[in-house]
Amino acid sequence: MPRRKLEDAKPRLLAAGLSLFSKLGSERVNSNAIARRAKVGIGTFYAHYEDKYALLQEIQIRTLTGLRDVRIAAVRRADPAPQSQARAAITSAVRFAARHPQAYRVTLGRERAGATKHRPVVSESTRPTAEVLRELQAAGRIDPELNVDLAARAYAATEVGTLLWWLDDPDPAEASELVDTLLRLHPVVACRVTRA
Amino acid sequence: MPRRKLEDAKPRLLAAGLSLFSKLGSERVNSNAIARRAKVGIGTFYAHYEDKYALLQEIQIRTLTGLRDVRIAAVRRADPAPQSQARAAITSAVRFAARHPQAYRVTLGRERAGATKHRPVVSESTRPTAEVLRELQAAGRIDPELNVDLAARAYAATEVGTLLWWLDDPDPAEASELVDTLLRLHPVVACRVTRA
Amino acid sequence: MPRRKLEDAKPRLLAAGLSLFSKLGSERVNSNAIARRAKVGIGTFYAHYEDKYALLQEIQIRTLTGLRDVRIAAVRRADPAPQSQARAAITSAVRFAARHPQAYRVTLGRERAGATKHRPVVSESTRPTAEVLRELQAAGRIDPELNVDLAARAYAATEVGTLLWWLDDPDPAEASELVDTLLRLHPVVACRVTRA
Amino acid sequence: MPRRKLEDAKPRLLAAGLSLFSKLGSERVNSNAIARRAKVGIGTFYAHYEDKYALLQEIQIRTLTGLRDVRIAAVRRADPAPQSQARAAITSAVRFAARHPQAYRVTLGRERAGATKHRPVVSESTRPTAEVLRELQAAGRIDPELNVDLAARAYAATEVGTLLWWLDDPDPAEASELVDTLLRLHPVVACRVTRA
DNA sequence: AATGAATGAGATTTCATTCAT
DNA sequence: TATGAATGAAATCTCATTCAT
Repeated sequence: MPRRKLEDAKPRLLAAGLSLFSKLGSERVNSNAIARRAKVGIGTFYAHYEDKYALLQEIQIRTLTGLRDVRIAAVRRADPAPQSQARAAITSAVRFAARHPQAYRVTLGRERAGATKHRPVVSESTRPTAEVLRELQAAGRIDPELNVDLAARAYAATEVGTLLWWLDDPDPAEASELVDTLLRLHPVVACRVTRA
Repeated sequence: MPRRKLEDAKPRLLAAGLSLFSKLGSERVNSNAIARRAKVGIGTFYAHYEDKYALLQEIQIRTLTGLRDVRIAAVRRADPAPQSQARAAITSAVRFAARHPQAYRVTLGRERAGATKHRPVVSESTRPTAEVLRELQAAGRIDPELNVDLAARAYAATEVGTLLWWLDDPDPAEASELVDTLLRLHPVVACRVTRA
Repeated sequence: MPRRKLEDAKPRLLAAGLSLFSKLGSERVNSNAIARRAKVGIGTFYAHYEDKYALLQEIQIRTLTGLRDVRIAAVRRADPAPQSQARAAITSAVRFAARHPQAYRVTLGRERAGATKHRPVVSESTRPTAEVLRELQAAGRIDPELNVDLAARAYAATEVGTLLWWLDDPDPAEASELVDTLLRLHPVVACRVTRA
Repeated sequence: MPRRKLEDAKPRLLAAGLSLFSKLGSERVNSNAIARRAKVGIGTFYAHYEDKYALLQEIQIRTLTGLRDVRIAAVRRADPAPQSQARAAITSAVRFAARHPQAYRVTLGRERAGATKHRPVVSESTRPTAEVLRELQAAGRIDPELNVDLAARAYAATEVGTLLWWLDDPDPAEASELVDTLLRLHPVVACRVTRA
């Protein structure tokens, strides 16, 4: 007996996939399980997504877009001083992770795997951070010896790795403390030139 | 047709597993492929390991042990000043990753390791770093407001994330530059108190 | 290449399993063979039964149910005299075995049924026979020294063992003769009190 | 390192096989397990037996021989009256089963299976019983209508089936009661002619 | 468009058997 | 003669995918 509810198959699949991917990892989840949890026929799954990696990809793209949007908005609202900008960006990331832990885990956690057909989606752009550092370096505000590309890249690892760990920590620190710590380890702060 | 060569099945399996896991990830590798590459019968694989995750686990345990050993040795040899200690630890990690890129990737990369049966092995102990920070903090050498546990944990993410990225970078930075950058972002350096 | 015929996978599997189990015994049969004989994909087998022992179990449950039903019906139709009741029960069992030799063999023969996962299904209830004997004993119609539970149990062995042997006998006796013999050995007849 | 003890490999294998076959059934036991439990190399197993069914066969032959021997001896010792003879035979069987429960189970239980290579060993000869019945029938001591072959065969099922059940009964009856019950159901007793 | 029974390629795992030592 | 690591055929079971309804 086909055709039951023609409504909201896609959102249901997205939610089911998010939940299962975050709990089990993409390789331990199968398309039947996603469809079952979405209360949708398997056929319907394949009508909407080529395979489970296509669904994963959509989750990741949506998440990265959302993450980028909130960061841009936060930075725009913030004081233009470099430290304030950094704090705003960090705060927005921490808040996003706290609000969407599953999406954050699925997108930035161990799901690069994605396999053969679909290439990984994550390429956490460290360009903007590097640019800011370069400008500050030119202005003599941070150590001229610093390799800004490397530092930007390293900071990205700090933020993502720390947030992923934080989301799974059974006894998690306060968000504000997390922001403080990340800010101290951000190159803008950690590598600033201190005058005598 | 049994017993063909009396050689060393276990090292061969370990090498084959390392190579395949690092190339494809644990879920994309199967026991047949490991046995085939090790030039060993599939039965031999199961005579040595309960399943592919047991092999992965052995690789990870060996790698973590090796990594810890070289770090301990390096730190022991180094000047006792905190920055020298940190530099020695970082140098040893960078060198280890450079020498054993596959093992480093397989052990510290995105291998959640076998889901149900075997629990993940990685628990990069951040305890030692936290202790050092605590002592320096007591001595007034680093910022009294710093949450040392959080900072130690965050630095671990920095180092691991950066090295994993470095190993896959098509145009990798010099190892020495990597050490410099990581040192600057290490809490011992980044959060030190600067006197007027 | 999925869904070829919309027919009746389950009955086909049941028939194939019955035939193969009865011919080879559960351990000499494998799921592929059952599926092949049922002209069904192996996946279809596992969509319907957890494993071959689950199929065996279903055959056994159906058979025992059928056997009990015909016995109850026969006894109900028969004269209420104990010997008539016994004869009716025996006749129904002999007729059932003759009509469904494979099912009888598979269910009551040496099928310990699947070792670990599924427990054997046979528990040929000897309760009813024991009850009848107890009543007759109370009425002084059968030997007061008889252990009725033991006798009921022993008779069950007689009937099942004899029928299993009969089904495989290359030169089988007449059914009527079988009924006569079993009746003579039934405790209701064999252990009745004979007055002087 | 080969060659450890050249002693008693065969008895050890026999004991190990008996124990495992009786616990698990021949199909759930494998040659490696037998060798392991016998504390003997697998190679040694194959030096003594072609496969596990050959070992099973030897156990069964030894058991049947032993069973026949004790029955013959008991019958020879007993009073020549038919009932005494029957009682002696039954008593010897009950005692044998009680003393060698594993051997009895393995030989007379659900192990006909034996499979392809080796044919089943059990063919519980009902000839002697039939002969005795025939003589008694000729002497007018038992019902002239009785089909003695069928009755002998049915009694064999009674005895074996009851003893197998008894060995596994969590709350087993007394041996003497078992003998009494079996005797009452033995054709010699159950089908004897009762004079007015 | 939605469904889910059916499919079979392929992964996992077992175990009887051999043979170099 | 005894050993047991090594072997691979064969069994079990999973799951992405199709397509008749």
